[in-house]
Amino acid sequence: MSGLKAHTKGERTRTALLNLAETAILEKGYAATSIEELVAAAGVTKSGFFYHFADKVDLAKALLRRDSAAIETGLTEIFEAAAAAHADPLDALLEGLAQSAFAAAASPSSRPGCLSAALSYQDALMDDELRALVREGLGFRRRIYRAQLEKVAETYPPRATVDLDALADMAIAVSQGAIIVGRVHESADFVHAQIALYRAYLRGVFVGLAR
Amino acid sequence: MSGLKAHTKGERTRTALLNLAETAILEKGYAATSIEELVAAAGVTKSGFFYHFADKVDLAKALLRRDSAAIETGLTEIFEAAAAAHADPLDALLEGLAQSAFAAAASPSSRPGCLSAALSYQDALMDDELRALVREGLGFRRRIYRAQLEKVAETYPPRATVDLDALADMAIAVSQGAIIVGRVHESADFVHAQIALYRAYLRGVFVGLAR
DNA sequence: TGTACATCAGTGAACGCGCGTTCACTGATGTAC
DNA sequence: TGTACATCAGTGAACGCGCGTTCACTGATGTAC
Repeated sequence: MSGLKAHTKGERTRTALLNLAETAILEKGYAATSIEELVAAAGVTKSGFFYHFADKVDLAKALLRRDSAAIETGLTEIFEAAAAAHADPLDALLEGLAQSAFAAAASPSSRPGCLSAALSYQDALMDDELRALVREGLGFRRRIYRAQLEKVAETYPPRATVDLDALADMAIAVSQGAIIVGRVHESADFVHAQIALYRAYLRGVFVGLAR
Repeated sequence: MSGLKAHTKGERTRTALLNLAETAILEKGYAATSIEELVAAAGVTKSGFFYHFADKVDLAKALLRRDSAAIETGLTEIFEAAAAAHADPLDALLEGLAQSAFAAAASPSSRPGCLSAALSYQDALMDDELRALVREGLGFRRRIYRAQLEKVAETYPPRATVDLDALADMAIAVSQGAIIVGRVHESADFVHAQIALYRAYLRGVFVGLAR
C-alpha cells in the first residue's frame, strides 16, 4: 500500500501472487482458489508460480505469515498511538478497539474477511505447520488485548471478578463473528456496530454502564 | 438422532449422505469435500448420489435447509422451555442462551462448527439461492433473539438507549466468532465461556452489572 | 392368486476437463577478474 | 572495457489423477386389475 515496496522483479511477482491469492481465498476459500487463476491474473506461467512457492500449502503459509505480521504491527501501532493520545488507559483501549475495527473493515477487495477464519473451516488441507501459524496469529492478538486490559484493570479495578483472558478473546470472537455475519448480510458497518457493543460492555465492566 | 427417522431405503441413503457431507464440510469446507468420498462412506456408487441430488450445489442447499430447520426448531424449543421454567423474561433469556451455547457445542463429530459460517467463506461456489438460504438462516436467529430481548426490555427498561437488533446480532456474532476461535485453539468450552460473557453484558444492560 | 406395468433406488462405464506438480531448458541481469 | 560464469526469474510442454457429471440400463418393490 505505501512505504517500502518490493522492487526487484521477483519480489514484485511474488507480492502480486500473494495479493491475488489473498483476495481470492477471502472470497471463495483456499481449496477453490486455483494456481491457474492466480498466475493468469499475475501474468506469469504456472511454472513461474512454482519458482516462488514450493507448492500450494507453501503459498498459504507465506500468505498467513505476511498477514499475521501485518496484523501484529498494525495492532501494535494502533494501540501505541491510542496510548499516546489518551492518558486514561480505558480511553486508550476503547479508541484502539474502534481503530482496529476500522482497520479490519478495510481489508482487500472491500469485502472484509480474515484469513485465519477462512482457513479455520478449511482444515485437513493444512498441515500442522499451517495450523500452528493460525494459532500463533490469534495468540498474539489475545496477548495484545490482554495487555491493554491489564493496564485498564490497574486504574479501574473491576467490580466483579472478570477473566481478562476471556475478555481479550471476546474482542477476537466478536470481530470474527461480526465479519462473518456482515459478509452474509453484505453489510459494511456490521463490524463497527458489534465492536461498539463490545466497547460498551468493557466500559460497563470497568466503570459501570450508567457512565 | 431421535424421534421419527427416515425409514424407506431411499431416505436412509439420502440422510446418510447428508450426515457425511455435514461433518466433512464442517471439517474441511465445501470445495474440499468430494462426492466420491461421501458415496464411498455411504456405501453407494457415485450414480447413487446423483439419484438423490441434482448436483453438488443441490447437496449444499439440501444440507443447509435441513440444518436451518433444525436450528430453528431447536432454538424455538429451547426458548419455550426457558420461558416455561422462568417467570422472569431476563432469566428465561439467559437460561436459553446458556442452553443454545450447549447445543452449538454438541454439533456433529464433536468438532463444533456452523454450516453458514463455513459457507460464508466459500462464496462464488454458491449461487444466489444458496446465499439467500444462508441469509435467511441467520435472519431467523436474529428474530428469535430479538423477540426475547423485547420481552426483557418491557420488564426492565434499559438505562441507556440500546439497539435491540444489534444486541440480537451480537448473540450470533459471539457464537460464530467463538466457534472459530475455539476450533483454532481446539478448546471445547470456548463457546460457553464467550456466551457467558455475553450473558453478563445483557445483565448489565438490563439490570446493571453490580447485581 | 397371478400377471402387467410403474416407480424406486440405484449400478457401471465412460466422459472430459482442470488441477497441482515436474522437468529440462532459457534469456536477462549481476559479479569477478 | 571485455569476457566467463553464476544466479535470477522465469518458459513450455507434458504428466496423471481425481473430480463432477451423464447416460443407458437394472433388479427390487409397489400398485391395479
